[in-house]
Amino acid sequence: MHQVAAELGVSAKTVSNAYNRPDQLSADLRERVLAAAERLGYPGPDPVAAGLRRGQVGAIGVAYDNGLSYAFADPVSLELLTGISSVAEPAGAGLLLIPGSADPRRRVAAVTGALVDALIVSSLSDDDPLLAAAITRRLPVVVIDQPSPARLAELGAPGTSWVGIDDRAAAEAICAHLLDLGHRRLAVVSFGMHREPIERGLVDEAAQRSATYAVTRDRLAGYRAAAQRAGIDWSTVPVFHGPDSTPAEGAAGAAAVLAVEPRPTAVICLSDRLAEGALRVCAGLGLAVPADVSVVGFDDATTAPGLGLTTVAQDARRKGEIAADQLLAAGGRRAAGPRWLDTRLVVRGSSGRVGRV
Amino acid sequence: MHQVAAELGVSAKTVSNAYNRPDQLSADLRERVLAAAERLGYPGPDPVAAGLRRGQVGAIGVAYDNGLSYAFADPVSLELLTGISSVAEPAGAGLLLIPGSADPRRRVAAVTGALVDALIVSSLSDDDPLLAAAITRRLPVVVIDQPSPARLAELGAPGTSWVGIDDRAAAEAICAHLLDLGHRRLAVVSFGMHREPIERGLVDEAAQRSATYAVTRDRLAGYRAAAQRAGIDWSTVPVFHGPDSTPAEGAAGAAAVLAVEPRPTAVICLSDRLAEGALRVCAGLGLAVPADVSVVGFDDATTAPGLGLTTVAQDARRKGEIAADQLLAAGGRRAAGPRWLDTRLVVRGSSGRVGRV
DNA sequence: ACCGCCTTCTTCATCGTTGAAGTGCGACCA
DNA sequence: TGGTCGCACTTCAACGATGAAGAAGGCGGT
Repeated sequence: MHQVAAELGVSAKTVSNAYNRPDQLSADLRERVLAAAERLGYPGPDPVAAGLRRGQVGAIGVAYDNGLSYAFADPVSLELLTGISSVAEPAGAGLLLIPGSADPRRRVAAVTGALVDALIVSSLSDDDPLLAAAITRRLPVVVIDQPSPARLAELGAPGTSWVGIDDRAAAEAICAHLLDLGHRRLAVVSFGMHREPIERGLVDEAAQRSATYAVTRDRLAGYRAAAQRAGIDWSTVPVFHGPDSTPAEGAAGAAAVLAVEPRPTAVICLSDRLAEGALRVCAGLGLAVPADVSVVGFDDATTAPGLGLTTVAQDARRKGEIAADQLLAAGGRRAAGPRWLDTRLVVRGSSGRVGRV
Repeated sequence: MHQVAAELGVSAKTVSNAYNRPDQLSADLRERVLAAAERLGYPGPDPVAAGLRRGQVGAIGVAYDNGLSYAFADPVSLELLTGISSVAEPAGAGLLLIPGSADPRRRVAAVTGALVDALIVSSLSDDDPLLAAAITRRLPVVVIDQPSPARLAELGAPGTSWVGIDDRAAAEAICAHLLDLGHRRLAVVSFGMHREPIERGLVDEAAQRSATYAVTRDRLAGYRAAAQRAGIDWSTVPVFHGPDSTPAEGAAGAAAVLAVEPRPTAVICLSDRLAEGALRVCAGLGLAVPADVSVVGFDDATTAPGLGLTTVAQDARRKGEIAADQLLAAGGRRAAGPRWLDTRLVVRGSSGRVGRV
C-alpha cells in the first residue's frame, strides 16, 4: 500500500480511501490510484489487517460437536446451517466452519484461533472444553440445543445465549402417543451419551441419567417419565445406545432391541436418522410397520415424510435463524435469555395400534 | 497482553510464548502468566493480530456461484463440501463459506474481504467478476468445474489450478447410450446458461452455444454432437432451460418438453436433481419410465440410486479433496495443471429401449 | 476584503501480535 | 579456571491497515 502511495506521491491513507471511501477523494485520483495498484500488483487492502484495525472481520464461526462431514450428512444440521446462512448471507457475513477433531486440544485450539466476530456452538456435551474456550474469547456466543441453559448458568457465561427446545416434554409427548395406541413393550434406540464413546449396547437407567449430552439425557428422561406414568417398569425397557445418529447405528440398535424377548411392539428412536435404519431392519426382518412394530423418530427431518415416519417436529432452520439474528442484531452484544422453540407431534404411518390390524 | 505482561513484570513476548511456545519459558512462569490472564480477563492472543503477523489465518474460503442455502440443498455441492472438509479438517483448517449475493459488487466485496489463506471457487460463469476478484487477491486459488481451464488461461491466471471433468465427453456418452437404445426423439432439460437469469423456456442452438456457464455449454454440446452424429437434426430437439438445478425446475422443464408433439421418447436432464423432477412429472402424466419415456440425469448424486436413475457418475467429493489438497500441500504455492477426473456411465432402470416393452 | 465552509488530502497514532536476534546467567566440560 | 553451551527471557521492528483530527486551497456570501 505504501508503495502505491509513494508511486503517486500521495499518502497511504488516500490509497486506503480509494478502496473504502470513494467519496473522500476525487474520482480522477481514485482512478490513478487503482491504476497504479494494478501496475504494481497491489491486491488491495489486506482484509486481515483491516480486520485488526476495525475490530471485526465479518464472519460468524460455527463449531460442532462432530466433524464437518457429519454436519453435511445429517439433514438436521444442514437445516441448521441453512437457517444460519439465510440470515448471515444477506447481512454479508461469512460462515466459518470450525474444524472438529477427536483431540480436545485441537478442538479448543480451532475455536481459540478462529477469526470470527461471534460464535455459534451446537450440540456439545456438558463437559466439552470447546464451550469454555468459546466463552473465554469474550465474543458473542449462541449455544444451540446443548448444553442446556442450566449448565450454561453453572458455567457463569453471562454473554451466552441459548436456543433449543424442551426435549424432555417433546419426548414425553411422543412416548405418550405410543402408550395411547396401547403399546406396553417399548424399546429405545439412542445416539451418543458421552463425548468419549462408550461401548455400543444396552444401557441401564443409571447410565441413561448420567449422559453428558443434555439432549440424550432429556429425551430419555421424557420417554421414561411417560412410560412410568403409564405404570411401565422402565428397567424392563431395552435402551440401546450407539455413538452416532446415523441410519447404520439405528439399524444396529433396532436389530438389538427387536431381538429381546418378548419382542417390543414399539421402537422409539432418538432421531429420524436412527429411525430410518430401524425401519430398514424391520423390513429386513419381515416385520410390518406399524402392524407388527411401531417405529417413531425425532426431528421431523426432511426425510421423515418420505419414510412415513411418526416423529416430533422441531424447526432446526428456525434455530439457526434465531441464533444468527441474535449475533448480527446489536452486534450480539446483549445476550438474550434462553429461547425455547415449539415442538409438535407429527403422526404418520409408522405408528399404529398395538397388534396386527 | 501488555497488561498481563506488566502485571507480572515480564515482557509481552513472554506472555505470547506462554500461549504459543510453552517450551520457551518455565512451567512455573507459564502458570503465573495464565493465572494473571484469567484474573485480568485477557482472552488470549487475538487471532486476527496473530494472523496478520504470521501471514496466515488457517482458513480456506469457498465461494459459490449460488447462495449458501442452495449449496446446502444440492447433494452434489454437499459432496464437494464434504470432500473439501475431509481434507481441510484433519489439517486443522477452517472453511469460510463466503456469502453470495445477487449484486455482483457485494459478491466481489465478500471475496475481496474474506480472511482466508486460499480460495476455492466453484461453478462460476465465464464472466463472473468474482473470479477476477479471487485472482486479484494473489492467493492460491482452485477453480472447480467452471470456468474452464481455457477461460482461465485467457484471464491470465497463472496461480490458478483447476479440477473438473470433461463435461462434453460425458454428455456425449450418455446421449449415445440413449441413441443406442433406439431413441430418436430426444429432449433436454437444462439448468442455467447465464448468471443473469434469462426467461425460462425453449432455447435454440445459438443460445445454447452462447451459454456463459461452461458446464451447461459443454454438456449441451456433447448431447448435440452425439445426436448429430446419429443423424438427428438438432433444431428439432426441444431444449428447455430454467435458472436452477432443482427438482421443481426439472418438473417444469419436463412438463414443457413432454408437451411437444411428437412426444420425445427420452428426456435428458443436465443434473440428477432436474431428473428427479422429470421423473415426478412422468409419474404425474401417467407415463411409464422407461417404457414410455426414458429419463437420464447427470452427476450420480446420492439420490440417484434410490430413483433408479441412469446417469453419468462424477466424483464430486474427490474434486473437493483434490482442491483442498492442492491448497494445503506446499501452501498451494505452485499451481498444478488442470486436473480432469473420470466419469462413468451408470445405467439404471430409468432408461430403456424405445417404445413399450 | 473578510469569514466560514466544503472538498480533498495528510498526519498521527494505534489495532495486538510474533519472528529474528540479542542478553544474562548458570551448568557443564576439559 | 576459562570456554562453550543452552535455557529463559527480552528487545526490536515489523505485519498492513484505518479512525480521528488536522491542514491547504477554493468558493460563496456579506
